Amino acid sequence: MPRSRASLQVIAPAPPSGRARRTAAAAPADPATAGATERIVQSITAAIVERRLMPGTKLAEQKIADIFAVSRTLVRQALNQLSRDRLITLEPARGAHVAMPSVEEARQVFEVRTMVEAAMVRQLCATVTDAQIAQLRAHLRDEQAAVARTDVPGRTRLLADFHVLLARLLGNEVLAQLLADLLNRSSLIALMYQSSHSAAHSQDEHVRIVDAIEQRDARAATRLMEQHLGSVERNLQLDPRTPDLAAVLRPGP
Amino acid sequence: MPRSRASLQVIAPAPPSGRARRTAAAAPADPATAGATERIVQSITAAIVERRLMPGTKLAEQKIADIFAVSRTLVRQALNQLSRDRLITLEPARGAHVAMPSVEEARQVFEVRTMVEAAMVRQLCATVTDAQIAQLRAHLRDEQAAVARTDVPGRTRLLADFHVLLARLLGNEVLAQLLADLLNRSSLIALMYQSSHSAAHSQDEHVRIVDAIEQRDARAATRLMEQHLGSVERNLQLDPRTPDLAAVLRPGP
DNA sequence: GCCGTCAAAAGTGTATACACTTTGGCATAC
DNA sequence: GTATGCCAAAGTGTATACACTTTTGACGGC
Repeated sequence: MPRSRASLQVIAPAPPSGRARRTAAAAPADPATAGATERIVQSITAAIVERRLMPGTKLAEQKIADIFAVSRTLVRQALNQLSRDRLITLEPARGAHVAMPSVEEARQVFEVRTMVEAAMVRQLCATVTDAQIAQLRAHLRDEQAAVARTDVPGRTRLLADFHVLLARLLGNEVLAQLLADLLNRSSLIALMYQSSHSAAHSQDEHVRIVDAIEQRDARAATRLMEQHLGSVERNLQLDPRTPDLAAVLRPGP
Repeated sequence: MPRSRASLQVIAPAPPSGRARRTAAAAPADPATAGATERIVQSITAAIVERRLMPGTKLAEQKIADIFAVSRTLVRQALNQLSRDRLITLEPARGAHVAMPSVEEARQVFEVRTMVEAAMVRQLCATVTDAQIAQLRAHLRDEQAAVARTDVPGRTRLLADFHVLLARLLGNEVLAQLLADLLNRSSLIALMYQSSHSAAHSQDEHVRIVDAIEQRDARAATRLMEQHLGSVERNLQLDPRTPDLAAVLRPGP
């Protein structure tokens, strides 16, 4: 399968990593960032979210191990984590594949996001400070800039980060992590079902949400968030005919 | 699709994968239950939730491996999963310990639960069927029975399952999983901060919530759920003096 | 020519080996 | 008597070995 092999090479082994890695040891304390496993998780996550790895692509352990110059042990750890995030699926003796979330799962993820994020902005209206508003405005400017220069990976990340930022402004790390997971899954879903929702449109909706929050208008903010998520979901190609099509032509020779 | 372990045995242990095989091989398919890793996760989860393993207890890999008659490899996989559920903490070269959630984390978990579960019952009021009400009533009877006969592990499990059942009645597996995770963490928190909330009180509040749902009174149901969670949280010993105390006298030699 | 059967190749699942870190105790210096 | 340093024991981190399963491709029967 030349396809999957080629795709895998797209994964950047993270940092240049020229560093001679220390002999296998108890404490990784790797170079810049962190543990080796984490590096692999991040690289594959980024590759999936940035659509360099398409849904259904096989992820063979040894190939990944070669790319990152580690043993299968660490790769397996990374794949297990990714599996828990629902970004890949692990079948008993058949290996790991980039996940192909079903239409039903997509619906459920958006339903949960709507419940959580509506409650989140409602609460935020009650607690937000002017400094936090400024933070949000700064983020909106970054989004705007990324959209303007059609920086696709950048804008994708920033548009997702907006939602995590809202959670973080509540000072709730548990909420922030939960939302980060849901947003990763949402990215995969958007990619899988070819979202037709324009980034500019999303960005505009973000601005309006912040406007409502700034005025501490909880009702408006909640409604706008619900509309935003509904709008994103409706622009997915979830119609009963498409998804199976996508699934069918997956390993296409 | 095993998003993984089932919190408090609430969730069905994923795919049974009936194939019977014996020798340690590519496909685990252990005897009764399921994969070996899963069995370890379940056992440790149960031990923590049933207070047989106190917060802070060290979990040495080799000892666990001996107990389950497997290699450290599988134990490490299990510990990694438990770590992601926040039931244990993994320190770089110092091993695994039963988690000791901070007061701040406890507060955040309950805040998230309140947001999610309030939205959940609100929505449920709009979609619930009579058959589902009957399911809820049946569950309440089980709770009542467990409370009556002071079956502590049983009632703990059932009182948590109530919340997951609500999620499941919305037909949303993503929500159910998410809630199951939060409930596991809540169990550990309750244990850590010696909840004084009586099971009978919780059970009574569950009944009232179902009453409100039966009447499709979304406003009342939401309020009751918020009060229920607030009541549980307030009955934790979260006052600024206690937690450090608990932390200090932990492994007392 | 198509399909079933089988053997080799590829790949996963678990165990074990080994390097390194941490830890606790004991001896030595002050 | 206390503090410091060192060594051994215990434990974690990663790599590798090996058993088994799935897959693939080819051969022969129909």
